[in-house]
Amino acid sequence: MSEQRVVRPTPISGFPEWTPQVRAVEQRWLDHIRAGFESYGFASVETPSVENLDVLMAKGETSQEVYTLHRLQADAKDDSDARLGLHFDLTVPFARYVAQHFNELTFPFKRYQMQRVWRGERPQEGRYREFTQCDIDVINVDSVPLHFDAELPRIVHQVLSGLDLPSWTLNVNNRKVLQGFYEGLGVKEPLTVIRAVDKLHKIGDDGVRDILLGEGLNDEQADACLALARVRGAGKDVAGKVEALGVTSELLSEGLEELTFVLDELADLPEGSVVADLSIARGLDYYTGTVYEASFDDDPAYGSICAGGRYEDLAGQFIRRRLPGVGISIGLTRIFAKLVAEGRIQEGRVCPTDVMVVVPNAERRKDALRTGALLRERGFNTEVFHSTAKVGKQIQYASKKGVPFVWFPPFGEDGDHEVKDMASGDQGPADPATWRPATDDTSA
RNA sequence: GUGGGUGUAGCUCAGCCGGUAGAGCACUUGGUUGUGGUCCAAGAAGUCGCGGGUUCAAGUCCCGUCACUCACCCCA
Repeated sequence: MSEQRVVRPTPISGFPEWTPQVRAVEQRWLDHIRAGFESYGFASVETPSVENLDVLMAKGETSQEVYTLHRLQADAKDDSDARLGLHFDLTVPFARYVAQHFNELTFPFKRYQMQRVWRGERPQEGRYREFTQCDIDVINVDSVPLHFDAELPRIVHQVLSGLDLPSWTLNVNNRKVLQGFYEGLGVKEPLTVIRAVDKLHKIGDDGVRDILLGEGLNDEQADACLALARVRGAGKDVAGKVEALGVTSELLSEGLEELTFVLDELADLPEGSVVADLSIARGLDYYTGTVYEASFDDDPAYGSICAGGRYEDLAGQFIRRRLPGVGISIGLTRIFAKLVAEGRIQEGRVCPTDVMVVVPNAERRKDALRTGALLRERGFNTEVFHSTAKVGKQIQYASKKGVPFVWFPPFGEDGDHEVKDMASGDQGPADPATWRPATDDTSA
């Protein structure tokens, strides 16, 4: 061995990775979410990790920190890859995808997409530079039935309810309500108000009021904006509460109608799981109607674990058709990482092996391999020990890897096969052609 | 991008007012001949993030730098 310099492995900030036993759980989650999406008829789509930069930047001065791609060996003049950036969400690539495959798709197109995305922000708890989003979107030509605005929260509710999470709430709002209300109030720059109000839960009433007054609103207007932002509830009373504030506009009534419809449709969900919260605004994004944002009840500052909304025309940059949509995204990594950090994940198996076959000695190695093949054929995840180490070593390996059964082929020419239940320590003769575990619970 | 904290074995950390490194866990081997998780014994493992400075002497002080981390910003 020469004294080769070792590259010290260090964690890369914002790029989480898990041990096999934790990853096993994450994979179960992914399977669960996928099944939930498919149960509503959404089809899977996967897009490349990269998009052309002008696609990523297409909609409104995206402030997202985009990672760009370049070859290490590229010389200064070679900019063939310079236009590629890693996607920072799945909605924008999806819009491009729909425009590009317009003729091949059936509308309304309902797709789900579960992929990693990248953002070059400064990482911190719950905020990563590489993370997995689980998106569902519906895109249609010209208009999307409001029905979907209610179906998406239902799907999310069903999916997340199956994951044993700390309690969370999906807040719903409608940008038309905000926009219409502010217009009715005579506010000149509704967007700045929306941005300010979005911070309500963080900086409080006084903080928001200061910003609003600084933006030129008068006391009455600021009070009204705050009063609107404080409206919460489920069902029809929400519209009543807003109307009681005495502001009217066409857009406002339209928004209230939509919001009420969505809440009505979801009235059968457990109380408190989907709630209207008129302070939810979703920053400056492309959303134009319904907006969603979910967070943990006991730790709202952790950030949104699920978000989305309705957009009028995201694909309009790419095709001369009007393609509105509505979508929602589950922040899988953010949710999962929190549970991992808090030790709330019940770790899965270290490896998927059900049975490990012992190699009794060099002469019997072929027999061990044959036994392993037979068990594998019969549907058991089977590995044959990789060398002819002492039997104690072999069992220890199985023990450390959490393999539930260790198989002993005969040590001599004849003799019985034996199998050992690692949990109980019981060991006895068994036939590889017919053996079954006593309790069929190898998946734990 | 702005501001604070931290950086010593694989992991978690100790190392007092400067005198050339330690613990626990993990790891390896052994406690004999075909059997794990316990126990016992022994062992291996550290450019003290990196570079420079002060000093007879620096993990320990100073400067720089990088990384990690927290907050702001923003968001899943």
